[in-house]
Amino acid sequence: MRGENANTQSAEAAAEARHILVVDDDDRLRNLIARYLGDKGYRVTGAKDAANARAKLAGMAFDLIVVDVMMPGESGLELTRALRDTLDLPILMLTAMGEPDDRIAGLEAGVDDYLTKPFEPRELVLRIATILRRAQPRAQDGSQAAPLLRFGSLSFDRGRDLLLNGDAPVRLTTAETSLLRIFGAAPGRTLGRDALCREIGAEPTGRALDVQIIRLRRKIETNPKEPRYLVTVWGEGYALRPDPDG
Amino acid sequence: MRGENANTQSAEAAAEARHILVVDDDDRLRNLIARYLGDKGYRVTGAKDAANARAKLAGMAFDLIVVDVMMPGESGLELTRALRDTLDLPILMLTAMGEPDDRIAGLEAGVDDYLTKPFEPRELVLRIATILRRAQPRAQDGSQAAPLLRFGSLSFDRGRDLLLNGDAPVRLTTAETSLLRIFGAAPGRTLGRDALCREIGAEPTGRALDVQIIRLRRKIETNPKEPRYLVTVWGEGYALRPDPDG
DNA sequence: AATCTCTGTGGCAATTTCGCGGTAAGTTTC
DNA sequence: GAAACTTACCGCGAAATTGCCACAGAGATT
Repeated sequence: MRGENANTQSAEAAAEARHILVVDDDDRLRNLIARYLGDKGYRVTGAKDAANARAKLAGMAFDLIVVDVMMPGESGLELTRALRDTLDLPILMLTAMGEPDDRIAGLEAGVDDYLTKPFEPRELVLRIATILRRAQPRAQDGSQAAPLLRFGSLSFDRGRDLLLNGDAPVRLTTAETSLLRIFGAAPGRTLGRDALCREIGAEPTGRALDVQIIRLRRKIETNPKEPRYLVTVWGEGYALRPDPDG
Repeated sequence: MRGENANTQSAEAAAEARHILVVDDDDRLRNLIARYLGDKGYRVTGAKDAANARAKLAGMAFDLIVVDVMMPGESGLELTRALRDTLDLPILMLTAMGEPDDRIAGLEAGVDDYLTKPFEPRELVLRIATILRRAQPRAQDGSQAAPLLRFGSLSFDRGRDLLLNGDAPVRLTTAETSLLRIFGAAPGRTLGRDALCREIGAEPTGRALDVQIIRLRRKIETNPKEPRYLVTVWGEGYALRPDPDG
């Protein structure tokens, strides 16, 4: 995980820097985000309203847009809808806490992810990295299987690497995300201890994997003592068995 | 464990050698792998791209395929997906370090295992041995009967080594799985004590086999005291007789 | 510098698997 | 019938595997 983390960051830092447009009317927040993303090796441009954003978009190329929903004048939501039809850029939406309507509307408008204010800067960076990684082969459209794996009241959105409780995201660490990603790639299949350890960069001899499994169980299982979804196959490894119906 | 291991090795050394197709555009690596596997008693054929691999596959029979994901032209991933639909061969994928996406995609495409470059030749041999052991009953081509053996309300899915009660899997230990696998390979046939003991890595003199048979009976027989399916052939060994109809 | 989060490690308990000894029960042979 | 085999199967303990807590160290953030 250490390796993977470093890898991701270096990948972003290397090559030509990704260009991100931050649209928010709050100067403080916008500058904070800009500086933080700048430190992480991104190239950042700010816009303080929808009109300004359109101007910037017309003038230069971006790899991703971060939009705040609450803005005077044209709201972030409207901007998002408009952009969806014309451009094909990943969009990350910032919503206020306790406004689930915004989130749902945002998802309907086609945003790639959303973040609830207040959020931690690191969280923002992680989401951006995920979106950029996932958005690369964005050319081909959908028509593939349902990307949602359900576990009782929770669900995991592979493709965005998000664990959702209803429509609120649950915090996942990088190691946990890695595990859910492989398990999600082959639902129901038993993955060997070796493969899993390799994935999180741990020694197969140690107890690192056990610990991660337990920590993951505490997040997705109703009763972690009797796992229903992330089950252990004795002597073989572990398997992720989502709810049958989906 | 060690019994199983010894078993595997002897199986590979003896019998007719397994045929492996190695698909990699890197001549050095391909030849290295070929030579190493050759030393271990495998029969190896190389292909330097996807097209070449298809030609080889059309011309002769293989037991396993090793593919590199990174290849000019048709990628290993595409080749894998295509093969999954037409052939039913175990596939081991070689991925570059720090490309978890490749591994995920590989698992989605249905590869049996993957290995991250750079790897140690020993690792490769171990994984190949594991896959071949696990995938044995799958190698033969189609037109075989239903892979399900029925015992009353239970059934055993050879090919996946799963004992099913309706559609819920019944837990099997490794020794029990080994036994069901051999019995399932030759339904109705009487297997000698020696052969069975060899399979589970036990001394033919001890009582290990008896105990395993009993434990298995408790799982598949309606009345373990009067075995109907896993019967003992006195002085000869044991035989598995599934329900006549299937 | 102080704090927080994430992670692996070491250790110990709990669980599971497995083989052996011993004994009962059944079968064949004489 | 009785001896000689062969199989059924209960407990027990050893070994392997997994569950999980407490702790320390590394990085990131403030």
